[in-house]
Amino acid sequence: MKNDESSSGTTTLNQVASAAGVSPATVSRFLNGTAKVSDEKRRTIERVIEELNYKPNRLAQSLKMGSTRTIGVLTQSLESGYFNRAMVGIEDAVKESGYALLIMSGHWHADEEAERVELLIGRRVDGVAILTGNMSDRQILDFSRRVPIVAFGRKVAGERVLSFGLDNYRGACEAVDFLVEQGHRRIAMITGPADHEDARARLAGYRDTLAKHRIEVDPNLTVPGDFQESGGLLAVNQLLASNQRFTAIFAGNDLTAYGARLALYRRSIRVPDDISIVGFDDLHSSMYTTPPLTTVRQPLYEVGTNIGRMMLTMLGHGQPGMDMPPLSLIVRESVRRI
Amino acid sequence: MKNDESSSGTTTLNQVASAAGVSPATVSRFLNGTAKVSDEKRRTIERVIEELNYKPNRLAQSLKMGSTRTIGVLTQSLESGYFNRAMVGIEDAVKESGYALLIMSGHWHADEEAERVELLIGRRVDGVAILTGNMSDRQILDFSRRVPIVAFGRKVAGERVLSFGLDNYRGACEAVDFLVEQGHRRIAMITGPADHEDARARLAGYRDTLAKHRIEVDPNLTVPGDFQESGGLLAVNQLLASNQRFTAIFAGNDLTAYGARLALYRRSIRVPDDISIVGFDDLHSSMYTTPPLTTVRQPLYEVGTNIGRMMLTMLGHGQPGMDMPPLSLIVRESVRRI
DNA sequence: TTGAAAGCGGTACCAG
DNA sequence: CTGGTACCGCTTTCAA
Repeated sequence: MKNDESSSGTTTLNQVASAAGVSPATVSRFLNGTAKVSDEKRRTIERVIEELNYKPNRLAQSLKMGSTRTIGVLTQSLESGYFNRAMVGIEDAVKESGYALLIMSGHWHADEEAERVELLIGRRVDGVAILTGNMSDRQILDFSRRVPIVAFGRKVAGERVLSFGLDNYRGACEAVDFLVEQGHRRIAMITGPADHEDARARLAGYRDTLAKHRIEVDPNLTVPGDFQESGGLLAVNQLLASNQRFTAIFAGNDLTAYGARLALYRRSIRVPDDISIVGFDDLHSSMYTTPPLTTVRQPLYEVGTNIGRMMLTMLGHGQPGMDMPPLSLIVRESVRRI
Repeated sequence: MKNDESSSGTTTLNQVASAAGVSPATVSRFLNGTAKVSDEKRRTIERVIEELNYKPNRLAQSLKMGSTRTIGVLTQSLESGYFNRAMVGIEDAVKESGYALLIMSGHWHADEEAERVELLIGRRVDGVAILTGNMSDRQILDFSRRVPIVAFGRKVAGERVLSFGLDNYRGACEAVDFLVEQGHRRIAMITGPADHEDARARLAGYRDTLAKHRIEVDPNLTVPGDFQESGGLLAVNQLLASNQRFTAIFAGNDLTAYGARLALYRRSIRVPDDISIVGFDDLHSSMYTTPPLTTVRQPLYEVGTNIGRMMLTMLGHGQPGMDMPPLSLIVRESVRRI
């Protein structure tokens, strides 16, 4: 017996068809507007669909059409204010077109990242968006032969890979320029991980800008951080312990700045009265720290929408072209003129 | 011609089968260990799979087996430190079993939430996890007839709905108890949205605890917030403008506390020297505010792992039973004894 | 305009 | 142990 009539929970298109006395093809055509359907049949079909509360099975559709209308996102952590802002952007950009996001985290570990991308491909996502991470460009290029990719925070070129980054170097220059303009000359920098592209660019911007202003780059004033609060805290402790003289800190990112700020607080060193701080990223919470943090804003939401748009373009929707606001210094209250 | 031999990008099981000179059934059996396969065939199959770099199509599998091994998550925002912590927990709990998460955001809007759950079901997730939100229990109950649900932060009961919440009332009591122990009697409270269950429980805890200590509940000391930083800021301004006398603030949640703290900073009111603050949630960043925030810790990660486990149980894996640490007060440095 | 039928890529039942 | 085959739910020729 054809089990079309069984009361098996979900209704299928075939059930609708037989209940309406038409062929499945007709129902499909009605649903997708693929071809004209006589008013009469259209009406009965509509009614039956209503009665049976029929909802198409996207799985079957995907299998047949070869597209899941899903884009995979490889992020580094599900709870990073940094990446999540971009994800919101991606989602906003693609949901109109009926795409959903399948998100997986790589936790900054190349192997895990590759594994996750593999899972994403296994689930037949139509494309994958990669938010930085540690995989090699080679690996990404390889993956791109299996699925279209847009990668943020790196530069890989290929037939089916699009990528772009932000000018971290310039952002750092602006930050340090500002500090110098405010009269600071002994400026410490807490770096990010040495193997992190953005971290290196920011460090370079710091050095070059000091040089530009003919300020000696004192190696003792550059201390390593890890882009986490704890690293910022430790770095400042180290700076203080080694008895360096400085009036400002350029933190590799906002989290680092938070940690640094706490370290100063612990020693009753006031910000910005005694020491000024500038961060990098402009996380939402930087608006509410005490004092509100002066920082370099990364337009992460727009990064997301651009990733989304580029992806849609590769997938054959929408037209190319991206529009990214530049990095910009957001002046709040953590820097004092001296 | 059967297009099994075509060079169409991805390899199928049928291609593997014919290349190995066996039936698709055998390849399938080998892949899933469904039945014994002779060593000889097993070896050729292995080799062919390797050569052709075959990866099973999860879509086809899902269609056939009626399970996508995907669990849908309805969160409120992709960039909420609160919900994301729980999502990490869910992911950790289910990924071992091969489940992935399909995440959608409802933005605290009942209609949007329902729409998202509808999308989730359309994509045939095996179950959906609902993180609070504004839908009615009735709606959730209705959905649960179509898909197993576990809901956090509400109490719905049903054949295929599991739900649980945390004891916000007790948490609030602990917080206020602590404040009173530290000598505070004029304690202001910044509430959350009035229609928010947790917000109401926290308010009740505040009132009852004051009463318990025979402290008058001054209505002027209760000001509305919105669980956002801006609400906390405004609330404190209002409190200050109306010239109330108070020595401590119990903030509806950590974000509110951040805003409150900034408002005080703006007026050079010191924390905790002049005014003490306690928050609720214990977001990660509360460890690094200045001063570090004393707050009621919600074990959100564990909430996530429990959601994950409950879901797996409903789906027929793992055994029931949850284990949730209670809410607990984390004493840091934002409260002063007076 | 409409229906019959062939798959999309797997899984599992039925024989052998 | 192995092969043949029906079928999961939907889309799309091909003919009528």
